[in-house]
Amino acid sequence: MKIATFNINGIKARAPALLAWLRDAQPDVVLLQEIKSVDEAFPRQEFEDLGYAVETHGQKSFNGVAILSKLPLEDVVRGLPGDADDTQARWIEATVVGRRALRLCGLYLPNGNPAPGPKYDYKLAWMERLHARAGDLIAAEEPALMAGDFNVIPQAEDARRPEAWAQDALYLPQTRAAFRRILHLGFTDAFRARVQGPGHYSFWDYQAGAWNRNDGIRIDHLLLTPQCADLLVDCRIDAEIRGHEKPSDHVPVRVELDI
DNA sequence: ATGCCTCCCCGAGGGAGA
Repeated sequence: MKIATFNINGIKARAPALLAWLRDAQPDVVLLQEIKSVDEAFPRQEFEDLGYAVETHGQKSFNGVAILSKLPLEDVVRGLPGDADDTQARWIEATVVGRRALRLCGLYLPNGNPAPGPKYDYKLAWMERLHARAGDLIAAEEPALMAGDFNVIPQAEDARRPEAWAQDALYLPQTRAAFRRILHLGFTDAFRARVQGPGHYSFWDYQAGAWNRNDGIRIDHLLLTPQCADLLVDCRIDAEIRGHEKPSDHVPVRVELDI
């Protein structure tokens, strides 16, 4: 089963590029972030015509997550538990059943800039709630993954110019510590289980020719429970589509699981 | 670089992104 995460930066602007990538990469499941659309405005028919079931958790203008799946999606849950007052659409879960059941969690973790400040406080609080949900996934001892735009640069090797991010909410020590605290529950960073070393990125800013200079950062991740990591066959970043027409500023990251 | 683009809102130009 091929499972991808992709921050598309607006489903209305990105539908053609997303459809082209789906036809080429043939993923079974895609976890989408930043659909920037309410549920009713998501162009679901275009994806259903390609054989995908569509589940969305959108809001007006900002944020918004969705799941596309060639297999039926069961037990869909919208919203990260832990704060009834949080109205931002950043979390969706569902189960797909291959040879075994796999729980999928798609997430768009808050950016947090500027830090310090209320937006950074919200990011850290959201990561605390994520830690709680992640602990439940570990305790279940079943195949599950959390994937999406984490807005976390885990290590210096995950940025072309780490010094440029020293004061940024994506790379502050407290951010990276909160990310490691989740990993230490027992998750595997799928990409780092397969590929080591610098120079592998999933985001390049639209500004200042960042793509042409390969001035990127790796912030889109797939974290696997131990029972899911056992099934990991491959993980890759589809970087080349960043150079296509009207690209997102992020590219897909995908795993193949033996499930 | 408190911002070099691009998205969203809509029908101007501001908020947000990272």
